[in-house]
Amino acid sequence: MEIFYIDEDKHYVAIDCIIFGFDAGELKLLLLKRKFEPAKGEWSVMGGFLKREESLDEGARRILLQLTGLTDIYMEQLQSFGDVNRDPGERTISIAFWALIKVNDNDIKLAKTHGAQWVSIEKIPQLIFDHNNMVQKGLKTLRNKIVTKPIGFELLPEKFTLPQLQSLYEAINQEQMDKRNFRKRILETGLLDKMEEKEKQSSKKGAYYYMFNKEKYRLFAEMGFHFQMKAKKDSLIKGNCQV
Amino acid sequence: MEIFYIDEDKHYVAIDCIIFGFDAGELKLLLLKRKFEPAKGEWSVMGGFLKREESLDEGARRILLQLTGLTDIYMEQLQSFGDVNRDPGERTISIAFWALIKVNDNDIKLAKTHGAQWVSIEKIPQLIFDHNNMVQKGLKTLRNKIVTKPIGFELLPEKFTLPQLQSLYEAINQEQMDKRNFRKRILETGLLDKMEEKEKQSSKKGAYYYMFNKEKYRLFAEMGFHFQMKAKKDSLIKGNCQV
DNA sequence: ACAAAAGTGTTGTGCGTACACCCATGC
DNA sequence: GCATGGGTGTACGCACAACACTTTTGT
Repeated sequence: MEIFYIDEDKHYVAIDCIIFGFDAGELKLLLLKRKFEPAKGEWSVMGGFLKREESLDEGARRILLQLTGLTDIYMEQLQSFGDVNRDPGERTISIAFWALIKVNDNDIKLAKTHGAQWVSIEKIPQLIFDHNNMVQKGLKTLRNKIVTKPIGFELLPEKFTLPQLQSLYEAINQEQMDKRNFRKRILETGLLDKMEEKEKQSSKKGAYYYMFNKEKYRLFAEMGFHFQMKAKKDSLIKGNCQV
Repeated sequence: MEIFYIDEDKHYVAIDCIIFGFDAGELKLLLLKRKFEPAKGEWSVMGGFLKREESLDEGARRILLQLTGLTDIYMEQLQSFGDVNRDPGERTISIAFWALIKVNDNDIKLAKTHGAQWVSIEKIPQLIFDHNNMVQKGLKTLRNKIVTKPIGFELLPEKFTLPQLQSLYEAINQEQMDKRNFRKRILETGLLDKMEEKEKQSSKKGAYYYMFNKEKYRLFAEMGFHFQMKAKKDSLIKGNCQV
């Protein structure tokens, strides 16, 4: 090989992952302190360089695995970022991905060894390079996506309650919804199977657990879906998310 | 420079442009025959290699300029394609863009010198590499985008008639719409200014020209917009687009 | 005079939002 | 027994789809 394009420039290609999680009623981002120069010690999203023998998706999965130890992560390509001076070290093109993980899945043991932390999206610090842009874009994409694909479940444990699910939607959209309307509409999709068991930590009465129905889920993921609700009258959540 | 990442792999990065146009009631794609190896002589979208000193957007604009001679083109990043063997010549990552052109703008003189041709999206040939995938994805993105941003105008000449505009929407979505509903809804956006002049080629009666209102356009482009209509009862356009 | 395309209003209904009270339990 | 969060049904309004006839003018 190596015969066709010898006169063309070659570039470093990085992969950066915007990793979302949901915990304690808040949408969070997995951030870490960069461990090499340039910008060592500053906050960033997880990233790495693309290797010669891996595809973009494979690269992203490798990086997610390194950080979380998880192999089965919902992940999509976000966008490429390629301003000439975006990385002060050297000209590097970054292909950003976004991913959704279940925070409690394994407590992200590896994340700790990497010095990673979950940070509420309402308190994102200054990040290196153009990572704040990436996060912004990722958030926007997540908000759009959740309307047409029932991906909320990727952020929740296998069993969850309706109040939890609603608070997830509220956290993502930064607005409150009407309880009755939310329950009615989400249930009539047929996407949820009610369990007999109740969750009793967060209330005396207890809320029924639900699981999502995998066949319906797959169906909607392919065929399309539409779940969008207006915010409750005059109630945007205070302190709008500032990335 | 050149001090930080010396152990990492470098890659060829290509930029490929899915260029849409609208003419004679059909949505078209600007395709050309590849002029160098590998795959010389086969159909492809317009592309080129990213240079060291240009950003992704700059690269895409350079390539669009080369092919069309136009500098002011509506353009967005689509997605990156990076399978290891997608280019049989050498491992190359492609960052795809999509663009909208007014076909009659200057008759795309340069396009001809490049051996480019407008091809109806219903008759896309076999393209090299993963270019058919790119086109597929571009089409999907265009269809989604036109719901939330009034970009249809980027495909039409400065002055256009309502029947033309409707046929554009129909060509993009491959479905027919109700004339009365279409006119009513598009007019009540305030996006269109009626001219006094009529277009008289395509009918005896003649249809009034309209221009789009640039302020409203900018407003919608930022603030958001929503224009979607169900297809006319039982009338998908025959011969669904096969990419 | 007729063919061919442009232009024009009204009605019904389904979806989505607003809204308030009872229930179960732990303390 | 009371405080806390979970669970439930209805009514109204609006946005959207359905639908058919008249107008203009070139030939």
